[in-house]
Formats: sequence, C-alpha cells, structure tokens
Amino acid sequence: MSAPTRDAILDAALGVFAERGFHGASMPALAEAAGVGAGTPYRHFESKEALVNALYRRTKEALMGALLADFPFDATEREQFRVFFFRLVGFFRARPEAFDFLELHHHQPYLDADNLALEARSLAPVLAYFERARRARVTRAMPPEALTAIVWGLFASLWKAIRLGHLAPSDELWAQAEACAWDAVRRPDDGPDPESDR
Amino acid sequence: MSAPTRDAILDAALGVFAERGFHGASMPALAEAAGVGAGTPYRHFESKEALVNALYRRTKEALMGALLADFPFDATEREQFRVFFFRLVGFFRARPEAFDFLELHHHQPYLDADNLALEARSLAPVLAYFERARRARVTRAMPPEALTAIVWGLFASLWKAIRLGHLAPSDELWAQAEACAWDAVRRPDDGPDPESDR
Amino acid sequence: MSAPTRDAILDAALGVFAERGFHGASMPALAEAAGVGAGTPYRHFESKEALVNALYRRTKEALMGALLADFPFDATEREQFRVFFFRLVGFFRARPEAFDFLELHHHQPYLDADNLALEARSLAPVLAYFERARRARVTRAMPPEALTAIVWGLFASLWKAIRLGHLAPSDELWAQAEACAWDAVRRPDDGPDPESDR
Amino acid sequence: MSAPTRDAILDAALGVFAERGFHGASMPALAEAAGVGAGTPYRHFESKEALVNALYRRTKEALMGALLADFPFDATEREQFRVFFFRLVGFFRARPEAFDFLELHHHQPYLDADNLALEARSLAPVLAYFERARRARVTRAMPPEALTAIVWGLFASLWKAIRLGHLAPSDELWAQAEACAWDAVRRPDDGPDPESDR
DNA sequence: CATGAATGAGGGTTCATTCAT
DNA sequence: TATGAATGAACCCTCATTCAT
Repeated sequence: MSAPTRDAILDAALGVFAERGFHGASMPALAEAAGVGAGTPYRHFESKEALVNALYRRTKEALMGALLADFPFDATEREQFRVFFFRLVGFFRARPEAFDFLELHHHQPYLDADNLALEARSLAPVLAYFERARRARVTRAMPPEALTAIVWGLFASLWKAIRLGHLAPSDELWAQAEACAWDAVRRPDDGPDPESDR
Repeated sequence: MSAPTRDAILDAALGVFAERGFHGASMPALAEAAGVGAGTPYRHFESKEALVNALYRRTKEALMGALLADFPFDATEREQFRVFFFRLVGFFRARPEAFDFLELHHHQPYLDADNLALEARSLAPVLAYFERARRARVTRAMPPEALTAIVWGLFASLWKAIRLGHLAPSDELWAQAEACAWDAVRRPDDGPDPESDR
Repeated sequence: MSAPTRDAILDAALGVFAERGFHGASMPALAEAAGVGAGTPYRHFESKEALVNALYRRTKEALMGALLADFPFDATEREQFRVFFFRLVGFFRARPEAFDFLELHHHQPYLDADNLALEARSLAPVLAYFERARRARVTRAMPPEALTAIVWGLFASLWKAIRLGHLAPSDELWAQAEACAWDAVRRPDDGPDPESDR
Repeated sequence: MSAPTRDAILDAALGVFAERGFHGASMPALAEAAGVGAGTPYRHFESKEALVNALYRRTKEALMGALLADFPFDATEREQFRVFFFRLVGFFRARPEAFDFLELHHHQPYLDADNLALEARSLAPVLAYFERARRARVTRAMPPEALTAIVWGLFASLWKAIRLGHLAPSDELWAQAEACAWDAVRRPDDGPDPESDR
C-alpha cells in the first residue's frame, strides 16, 4: 500500500470535498482528481465515509499541530491570544482548501467516534486557556465554550468574506481583526486597551 | 398551482435541506416529507435547483423582513445595533431550521443570479449602517464588510455551538454575546462605553 | 405498484436465475429480459436478495399447490405415490425453468426465514405420507426424510438428464421411472409387485 | 511453476467454489485462502474459467480413479453395483467439498470441451455396466442413461440431505440406501432378490 | 392539478486481471 | 517466480425527472 498514492488521494479529496461537499463529490471524480483509477481509493480506504474521516483527522491534526507547536504557554494571556490568532491566519493562508473542508464538514453526522474524540481533544487546550484567563479576570465571565465559539466564528466569517472576494486581505486587516477579537472576549470594564499586556 | 401545496413543499424542503444538505436530500424524500406525490414538486418548481433557489429566496426575504421591519433608524448607533442583534436572535429562535439552511447553502454554486443579487441587496443596509457608524466615529475604522462579517460570524458561531449542545442558550448568554459583538466593532479608544450594558 | 410489471420481472427472473445462477445473473440483464428499465425492479423488490426470495416463494408455492390440490388422501399409499409422482412430472413439464431455478437455489444461504419456513411446510405432507406408509408396513423402515430425498433425487436426476439431452423423455420413460421410484421405497420382502394396490 | 503452489491454489479453490459457487467466489478471496498473492493464481491458470476447468478435471478424475481402481469386473452385477455404490459413499465421505463442487458445477456453461469429453468418458463404464446388466436381464429394461441418472440422483439427494442436517449419516443408512438403489434398478419381476441384504 | 410507476444516468463499490518490482 | 498495488469495467442500487392516468 504505497503511501504516496494514499496521500495523493487525500490531497485531491481535500479539494474536491471542499468545493462540492461530501454528498456533492463523487468518488470517480475524486479518483480522477487524484490521478488514479476509479477503484484505487478503495484499496486505501474502506469507503467514502472512511476516506472523509481519515482526511478530517489528517487536516485537524495538522491544524492543531501548527497552532500548538512550541506554544508560549508562559506568555501573558494577551500574548498567547495574539500568537494563537495569527497562527490560525497563517495556517489557512498556507492551505486555503483546508479551511473550507473543515468548515463544510464541521460536526457532520458521518464523523466517526475517533474524530469526535479528536474534536474534543483539540478544543480542550483552547477551553483551558479561556478558563484560566477568566479566573485571572482577563476575559469576560462567560463560558469558555462561548468565548471559543466567538473567536473562531469571528475569524471564520472574515476568512469566508475574503475567499468570496468581499474583502481584501491584508496584514493590517488581520491585525485589526485580532484586536476586534480580543476586544470581544476581554473584560470590558478596565478602560481603554492600550494594546498593553495589562 | 395551489399556493398551499407550494408552501407545504417549501416548508418541508427547509427541514430536509437543513438536515441533510442539498446533495444529501432526495426529491422523493422531500415530497414525502411534504405529504405530496413524488412528481408534485415538479409542478411548482422546474428542478431541484429551482426549488432550493426559491426556498433560499423565501427564507432570506423572511429574515430581512424580520430584521428591518419598522427599524429604528433614528435611534443611536448603539441602540440600532442592539435591536438588530436581538432581532437576529429572535428570528432564528423561532425558526431554527432556517439558520442551518441559510448557513449550509450560503454561496453555493447552485444559487442563481437572483439570489446573488438578493444577497447583495440584503447586505446593503447593514453595510450602510457600518459606513455611517464609522463616519460617526462610533465603530472601528474597518471596512463595513469586515464589521458585518465579524458580527454575523460571532452570532452564527454561537448559534452553532448551542445547536450542537456545547452551550446552553439563555437570555443572559445572548445579552453577553451582544455586548461582545459590540465591543468587537466599536471604536476601542473612547473609554468605557457609556451606553454599554456592563 | 402495478402487478403486471412485478410479474414480468418475476417471470424474467425465473429464466435468468435458472440459466446463470444468483451471482451469475445481473440485475441490468434481468431488467432487460423483463423489458423494463434498470431501476424498475427496485420499485417492487428491496434488493436482489429480496427478489430471489419472492421468486422462490412464488415458485415453491405454485409447485406445492399443483402437487397437493385435491390430493386423494383416501386412496391407497401406492396410488397416492403415483399421483404425486406424475403431478411432479406434469408440473415441471409445464414450467421447465422452475425446475432449474428450484434446484439451483435449493437451500442456499440467501433464503430468508420465511422461505426456510415454507420449505419445512412444503416438506411436511410428504414426510407425513412416508410416516403413515411406514407404519402401514408399505414402505421401507427408513426415516421419512431419507425416502423423501430418494424419490426427489431420483426424479430430479432424470429430469436433468433429459434437459441435458442425455435422455429422451416419453410417457413410457416416466412410467418406468415411477415404478423404479416405488421399488426404491417400498417394502422389499413382499414378493413380486404385481403393480397392484395390494 | 512450482507444483505445490498450483496444488495449494486448487485445494483452496475447491473449498471456495464449493461454498460460494463460481460467480460468488472472488479470485482475491481464493488467493488468500490458498495463502498466495492476489496475482499468483494467474501464473498457473490463464483465467478464473481455466482454473475451474482444471479443478473440475482434477476432481472428476480423482473420483473416477477412486471408483474404478481395481474394479471387480468379474464379480456378479449385484456385487459390482454394491462395490460401486459404497466407493461413491467412501469417496465423498473423505472429501465432502468435492461433492458440493461437482454438483454445484454440474454441466455449467463455463466447462470447456476437454471437460465435456471427460464427462462422457467417465460415464462410459457405468453406461456399459448397465448395458451388460440389462442384456443379462438383471436390471430393468431402461436406457442405461436413465439407470445411471437414477442411481446418482438417489445417492446425491441423500448426500445433500445429510449435509443439510436433515438426516443423520450412518453405515446402516447407507446400507439401506444401497438396497433402495438396487431395488430401483433391478428387474422387478424376478421374485425376492436372492442376493439382497434384506 | 396531482399522482406515483417508470426511467436510466450516475453513484459507491467490487473484482478479474495486469505488471512493475 | 511470486507479489500486491493498481486498474477500470461492471456490479447493485439511488434518485432527479417524466408522463400516462
């Protein structure tokens, strides 16, 4: 079972699923995009579902790896937030299709138990961050799940607007967006944020 | 063409498309959900694509109608924002399936020109609001498209977290979320927001 | 669901399965033989397996009906045997494909519970006959299952030889065969059988 | 071409074809059962058809060899019959899968000319026996093909009933079956058979 | 107008066969 | 010689769509 072929299939699948969704993408089309025969994907994956699951896992793990590698857990909450946010931007800038794929398939019914567990495992450090930050009275007194959703949603929505051409990406835009995101989650009543680390 | 039958089909389609997506939903299943014969949808809509487009239009127009009916354009920017945000919450609370449907089918390739135009038309008043608010130095100096994306993304992401059971909905949560959203878009350097809910 | 279409499919299936076996017969080929579209069989039968099962049931019930209708249960054992045997011959002479189909699929793993029950129900009167005949000391002291197998096997093997052209069918041949079959199962030690009913 | 590998493939094929039939058995499954690579069977046999044909030939020749080796052609007809019948029982008792395989594939369309000739060659001595026995007025005045079919059918049907668990095998059962078979084919009007087992 | 049986192209998947190693 | 990854035709089945009723 040659790993290159398997990877070619996963690479092609990322694009095809991102563009047309799970049900809209056909296995023959996917195989053609990968440059292999119609039956070849089935030598590497038991079924279409198993293939999406493998792809989801690979993509999510790449994302989490990029976000958390050598993460500066000792930095201030504000700094950690900034690093996290810009890593998010950097990751998807390098792999635009990964964003569409992950968003398109977020929490869909065909994800297997492994992927649901991975989902939870991926979220954990972020939730822990917001838990700590709330106890440190740095962020709002809201459930960590809410703050996580807020930051991701803000980022994802901007990203989509850019991909659709409604918005021109720029370093400045992302810098502003990061500030917006921080303002959304930080404790509100501590006066103007001098962009300081508290 | 009896309008009741047409509406029954659209109502059923909303649920079916929201649950399974466009490609995942079959016309026979849709017809059965609507309580009509398998061929009946084709007496009201030329094709499956025409049906989603009609449904998208109906849903989007209902949303915009609910958001903008008797809108208090004379109120302060802060107040207008609040009204808008809570109307958003109220609309989808009444029709949860509409949220999934709109999100799932946002900018899909099968949407027709009319719907793309509707999309633009719907966005216009919101963009205009952020344009005015920026000139009034109430909101950040960012493109209106960015601020619009930020607010919608924040709202949508929270909504999804709730629907997935990751978060318990409550009036308090939404009040906090509205404050977050405002903090995300308001001008940061004007001290504590005198109108803020705190 | 029009019954004529359903019957056309079953009729065609009998020939196709008889000729090529279950796995050797393809649903498209079967549909074409029935003169219907490739998808039409699936409007009447859930799957290929469900189709064979329905066909098996129909065929077996037709056979049992033909064998047992107005059966002369009051006649002597010898006479009952003769009637049974010639009805067997007559039934398959009228529907040669039914023989191949039933033999080909005898007790195969895709038969469902209903058909296994039908199998048992069909065998029951024959077993009962041999039970009675043994107690009346008319037939050999062997298990009814063995005598049933012997008679059917003798008949079936001759039938196959005829279908393969190894043997020319004739009324005389079948009369002799019936005598052979009776001699195989009758009590051996009661002297020459004067073809009498004793 | 190592003969052991070839034999391993044939041995595995016997089991696989016997269990699932020709069309129901896949070459990869067969190769795995033989403990060889998926491509290896093709180094010994041109195709799946060539493989069944080789297997059929091997199996049939083994059967005929076992039946006819040192056959007591000088014994009485009755004794020859007995020997033949019990050799049949003995052969299949030693190789139960061979029975299913031969029966399953009896005269199927994929048998090649060689096998059809082999079929005829195998039958010849049996037909000759019945020819002689008829002229000696020992057996019924029926075509040898009919008597052959009768004996084989009787045996095969009992064998199937046993394999399906409808009947318990025993030496006594086979002794009775042999007597049945002889009674089926012997001349009826010559009084109690002086050589019969009773 | 509504129906639902029928259609057949196309979907996911298998498997007989090939061929580079 | 044996392997097993790769192939692609063909399988079973679904479903968007049509049309006779």
